[in-house]
Amino acid sequence: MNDISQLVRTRIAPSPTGEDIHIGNLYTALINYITAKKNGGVFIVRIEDTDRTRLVEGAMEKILSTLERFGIVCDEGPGKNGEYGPYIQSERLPLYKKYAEELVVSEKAYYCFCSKEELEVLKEKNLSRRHWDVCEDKNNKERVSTDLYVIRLKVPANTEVKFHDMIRGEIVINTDQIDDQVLLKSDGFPTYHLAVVVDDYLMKISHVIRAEEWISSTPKHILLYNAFGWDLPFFAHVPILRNPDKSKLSKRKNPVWASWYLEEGFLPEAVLNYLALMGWGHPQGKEIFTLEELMDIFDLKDVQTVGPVFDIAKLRWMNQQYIQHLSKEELSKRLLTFYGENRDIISLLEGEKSTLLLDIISTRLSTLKELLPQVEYLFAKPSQDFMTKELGDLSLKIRQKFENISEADWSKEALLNVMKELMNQEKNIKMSDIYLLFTGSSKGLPLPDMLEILGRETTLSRLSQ
RNA sequence: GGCCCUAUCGUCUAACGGUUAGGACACAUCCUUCUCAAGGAUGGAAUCAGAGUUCGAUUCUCUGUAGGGUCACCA
Repeated sequence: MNDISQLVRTRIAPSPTGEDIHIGNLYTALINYITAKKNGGVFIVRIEDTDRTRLVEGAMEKILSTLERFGIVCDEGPGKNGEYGPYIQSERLPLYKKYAEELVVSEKAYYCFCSKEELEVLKEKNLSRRHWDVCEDKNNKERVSTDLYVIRLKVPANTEVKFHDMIRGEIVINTDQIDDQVLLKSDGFPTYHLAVVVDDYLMKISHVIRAEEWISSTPKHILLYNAFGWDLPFFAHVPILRNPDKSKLSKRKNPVWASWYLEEGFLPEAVLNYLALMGWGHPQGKEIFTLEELMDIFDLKDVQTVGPVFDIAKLRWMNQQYIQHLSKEELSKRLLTFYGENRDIISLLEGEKSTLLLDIISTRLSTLKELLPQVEYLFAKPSQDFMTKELGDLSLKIRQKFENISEADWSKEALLNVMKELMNQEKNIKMSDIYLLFTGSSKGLPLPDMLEILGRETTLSRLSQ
């Protein structure tokens, strides 16, 4: 049952109803992507924009570009010219209508003219009865051309729908849990249930890999596959990412938009690596590995069934590890891209002291964004509101020492020696005070290195005469 | 509430039915050290509860409990 002999075709189906792609969706995308790629298959992105009321302008473009930024590039999708397009559901409307009507003809579905109010009344009066049994005026063909209607699936009563989940095994749900599902809405758009089944079938999706929240909907889809007489794809429901309080990951409690992580200075490969560790563990216990390695050893059946808590602290650690192991050239490139418009940072990274700078920051950044606050004092003298009398004296003493270092000898070694000398001479001078004097903080990047970068002239100009 | 899914350190996770229950993050201590990092060493920290099967249960079964998901003309 789990053997993959046919061509593997997987997809993700995001809805453009938010700012961007949800990090949980990115997680599902990753699993779909590697499952397709490791089997020489095809990965598809399909935009599910059938809810016209929640549609967000520009969201589709944002989702697509964010996916690309993470390197989750689809083989077929909007703008890709796949063989089974269009890949945007709102451009496939006639298809859904045709298939829904086909089901009406074969008596697997029916026209329903009930208004929202009528529906509520019916529900109260007939608690446990199917809509088919209580629907008034169903299938009245004359009203089809004049009145608003929906097409509903005729769900059989008290029937067990069984399916095999590649991660969870057998799952059985009784149809008494499901009322007659709307397939085609009164605005002519399909519901998710119809659209997903029709498209997955037409696009030859072999593996439906989606989040756990869809388990209870799967029987609806299976009923549809059966009604059409289509073969079932493989199903796999991956766990839902959770907030620290264990609820479904939500924007109230966590940053959820995938691009947020990029804008915060997380590396795409670090985020993907971290995501891979949600619900799955490397056989050798490795924490850090490439996407290629992941593809090699990943297997859907090893995915866990518990909903993991998304722990940004561990992501930060992982990102730090990735930054640390980047080559200096690559780190520089990433920073340049990240700080795009910031001239101070650009001149620093392209200046003659760039190697020195990269050396000292590479183990000290959890995110790219952390660079700026650490080097800001190079560009402008920090405000000295904190300056006390003691620091004023210190400033004078340091100046006297630094003046003895010539322009040619101005190096971190020389600077450090002088600072040590001063601390030996005057026991009440602490290193933290020297940091405070220059940086405005009692800690920071190695000061001798930073002062070498700052240069003799500027350094002296910042000290009391 | 019905139904479905799930249950190992605070968190992410390992452990053919037999391990002193392992690793990682975080935390603490120490080493290194110009501060802060990085790196190294050490430490505390878990099998939800109760029955059953078994020589033996984290692992299999049942019950309970807890958490999550889902019950829309939203996906």
